[in-house]
Amino acid sequence: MANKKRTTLKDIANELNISPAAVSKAMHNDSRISDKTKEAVKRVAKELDYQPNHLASALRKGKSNLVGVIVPRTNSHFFSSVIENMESVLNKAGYNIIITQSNESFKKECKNIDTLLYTQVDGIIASMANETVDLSHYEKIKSKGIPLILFDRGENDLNVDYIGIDDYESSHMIVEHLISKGCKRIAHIGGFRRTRIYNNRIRGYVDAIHKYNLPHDNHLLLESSLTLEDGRVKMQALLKLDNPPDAVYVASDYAALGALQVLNEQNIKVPETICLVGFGNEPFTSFVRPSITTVKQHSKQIGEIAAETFIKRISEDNWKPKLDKNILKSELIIRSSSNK
Amino acid sequence: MANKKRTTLKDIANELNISPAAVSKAMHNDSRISDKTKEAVKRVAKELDYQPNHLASALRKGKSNLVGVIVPRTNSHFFSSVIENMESVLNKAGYNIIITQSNESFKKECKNIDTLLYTQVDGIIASMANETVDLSHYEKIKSKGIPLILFDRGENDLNVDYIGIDDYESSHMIVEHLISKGCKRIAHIGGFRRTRIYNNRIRGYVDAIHKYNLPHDNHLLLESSLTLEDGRVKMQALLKLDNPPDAVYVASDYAALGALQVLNEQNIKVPETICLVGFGNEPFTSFVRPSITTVKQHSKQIGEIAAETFIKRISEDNWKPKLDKNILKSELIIRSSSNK
DNA sequence: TATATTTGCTTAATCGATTAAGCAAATATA
DNA sequence: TATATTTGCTTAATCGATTAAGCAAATATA
Repeated sequence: MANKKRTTLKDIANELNISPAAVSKAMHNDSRISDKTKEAVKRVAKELDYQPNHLASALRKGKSNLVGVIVPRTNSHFFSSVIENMESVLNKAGYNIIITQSNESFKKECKNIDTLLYTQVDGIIASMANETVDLSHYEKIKSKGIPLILFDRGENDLNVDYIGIDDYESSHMIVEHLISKGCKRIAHIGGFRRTRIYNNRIRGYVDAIHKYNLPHDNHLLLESSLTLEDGRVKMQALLKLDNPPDAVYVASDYAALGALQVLNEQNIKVPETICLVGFGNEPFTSFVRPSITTVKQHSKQIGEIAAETFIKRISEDNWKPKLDKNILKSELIIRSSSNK
Repeated sequence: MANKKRTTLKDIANELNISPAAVSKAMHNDSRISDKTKEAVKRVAKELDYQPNHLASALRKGKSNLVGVIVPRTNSHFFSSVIENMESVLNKAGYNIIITQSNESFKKECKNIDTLLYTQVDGIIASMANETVDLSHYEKIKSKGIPLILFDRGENDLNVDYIGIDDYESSHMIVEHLISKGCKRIAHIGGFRRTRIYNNRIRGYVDAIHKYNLPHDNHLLLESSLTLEDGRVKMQALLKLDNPPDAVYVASDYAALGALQVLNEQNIKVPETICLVGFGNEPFTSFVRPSITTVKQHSKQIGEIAAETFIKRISEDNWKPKLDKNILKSELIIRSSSNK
């Protein structure tokens, strides 16, 4: 089966003996085209199975109606849910999305940005890879003059719209919860400080520890890549301390799961001996044994607000320097792993 | 910051007092352009931060170098891994991918196909939604004359290239494994028969049961949406039977997890009282207690072969009626839930 | 030295859809 | 009835990149 020649506006125009311009206007319900012509055009368009050529109209209009999305990975419930809700809002406004994943790699992230810009997206909504420190690729998006919106993994220095939860406050909430359960030596397996959200979680943890006059022991604060595997490694390190913690707050559910595996393997009672708290409310936190206390990040709102912010920016005639920083309140989901 | 005017070939041409055609050729290293001009063009292109306009070149060349991907959902390890490996192969061949998810909805899947065709992708690689029965949207892709490749969730009727595992044989393998563990009443929580892979798994299960002269009890074979929640419901139904099974083979890991939850809640020993087997090797199967025996689907190969098949099809001058049906052998991962 | 070939470009058309400008016919208003 | 306005189209240019065709100058070959 050879490639069928696709139907163009010109084909419809020839069929009806009118100009392609009239056909274009009829398809868009221009008020200067008669109802009779509109009907005829739409009838013939259907007959010939006309599909508009997006490339041509995007090129002419200078607008692709595509929004690029970059996430560290799609196989996390949080990102998948953000995308789903974002897409729903954008679809209603006539935009389609292109999803790309960086796999937490800086190089891949740069490549994704290039691909999206090359595809002429009208804007980019992104969450940064763990590895990303150099921001020049993001500056490139800004210099193109198209909206850039960051969520969850953002960067203050970039000066763009941002949607995320209050990580500093979330850490406070967790530490207070653990104190209320009688914990006295609270450890934190955090992410790398260079990533803003992890830095905020670490700051929140440290400040809360001080606020409630708990021992501030440097051995209790570890920086991690937050993979399941590294969660195991860091938990093992904590257990080897002369004076191990009675509670561990892990900055990601995956690493918390690794920590839980180690605790289970070593027959350490959770929560009786050590309380465990994760972050992100990944589905598995509710079905492992014991179920893991964690923080819900409101992925629905984050996705929706990100989409709405994009729409707002794209509709503005002149780029306003005022930015939105949407900091949502998170929610602590208390489960067995800290409920003693 | 107003939208900066983007640099075009014409800008470079004006700068060097040559024609845009010469610039275009220089950028593509045409042999009929002198090295001196090529160097000058590339220098100026860099100076002016030239980025080719994909829309224009794609429109002119009638080729977008984009491949559309449709998956039921991205937040499953299987699909995410298939995409990752597919992308890696396609990137090397100069293609970029656009990921869309149907969320198992037929309507959303149709919309995704429209979006991808509208974006002028050069081909589509898809795995069908559970809901999909009507195939007219897929026929639409075929009628455009662009390659369509299905993986995992395919359809014989469509007559397109397909990559997946041998589901029929996998069921045999599972039943044989359970028999070797001494199981005598093996139940199957399967997917809907209308989906080919689930139909094959059911057929494999039924044939294996007959082959080994096990009791063929209609109550032991259930059709399910295979969500975690429905896995719970179906497991509860099986436990209410007068003569409950001593092994349950579930056609998806998520539903198997729901089944496991019910078994744990009712203090039924797994594997001692009832053996459990899932399908798909989702990461959580290894870290729940007990860990779940499951089937590995070789997502890496599926992704790579799908990409290579696309490249093969797109490079063919004339569309050949001969199709590739790649049926890979699956692998049984034996874990605690069936290892008595 | 005369002709053929190669080199290095330019010109002009094209991919489809859109839109500013404009024109004739139909209709409305004075 | 004479002029103004509206209606319903057409014409032609445009968005950038690409490419077939072609031409003049440079170089190779007889």
